[in-house]
Amino acid sequence: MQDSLSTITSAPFPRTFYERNTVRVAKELLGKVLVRRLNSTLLEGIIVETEAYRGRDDAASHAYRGPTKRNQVMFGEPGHAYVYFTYGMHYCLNVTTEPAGQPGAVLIRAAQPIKGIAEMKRRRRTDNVKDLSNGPAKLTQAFAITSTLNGHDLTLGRKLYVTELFRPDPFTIVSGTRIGIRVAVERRWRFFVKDNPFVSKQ
DNA sequence: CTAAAGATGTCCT
DNA sequence: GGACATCTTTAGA
Repeated sequence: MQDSLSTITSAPFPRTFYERNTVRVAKELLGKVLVRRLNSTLLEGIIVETEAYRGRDDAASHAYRGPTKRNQVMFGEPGHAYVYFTYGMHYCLNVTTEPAGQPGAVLIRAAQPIKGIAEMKRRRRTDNVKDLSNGPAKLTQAFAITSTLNGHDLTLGRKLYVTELFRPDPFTIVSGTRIGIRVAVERRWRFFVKDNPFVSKQ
């Protein structure tokens, strides 16, 4: 049923969308469509929860102590996917922000599935739509995102990109503290759509 | 080289 | 609310 809510074919956001303050991009990504193109399937979801991670000024960020092999894409050109592996089993998806040379990324924490739901259910091994992508590692599992997409250019409209929602409903943005970090816990750089049931934690 | 933590999810109590 | 899976990265000796 939710598959009938389709988006029009729309262009991926240009690099200028990402080449801005990370916190601002984190807010503006809410309500936008995350698109994953597989060989025979199209997966789409409305982004409903994000977190901003910056650089030297953000002790919770992977980029805080400077570039490493893992985080190098955070220092590169904006508008690329930063996918990292954690806890020995999970992947998390970020989009890079800020001008090249200046680190920044937005963690995509949750999405509301709108297309390819059957495929997502298979990948997540559940029939509960609310459990498909309400968390960063659940989302990457549902959307078939692994480290092979690390560094992928999101402005090309190919395997992975973000685009406009055709007819968005109005929503309110709520900010809160970021989840799962132990430093810089006071910053309210987590953003989510108020009352949306696909957010990981209200 | 060694060790601990990790932008998490799942299952159990 | 807590244990645990599982392994890469990073920090520190």
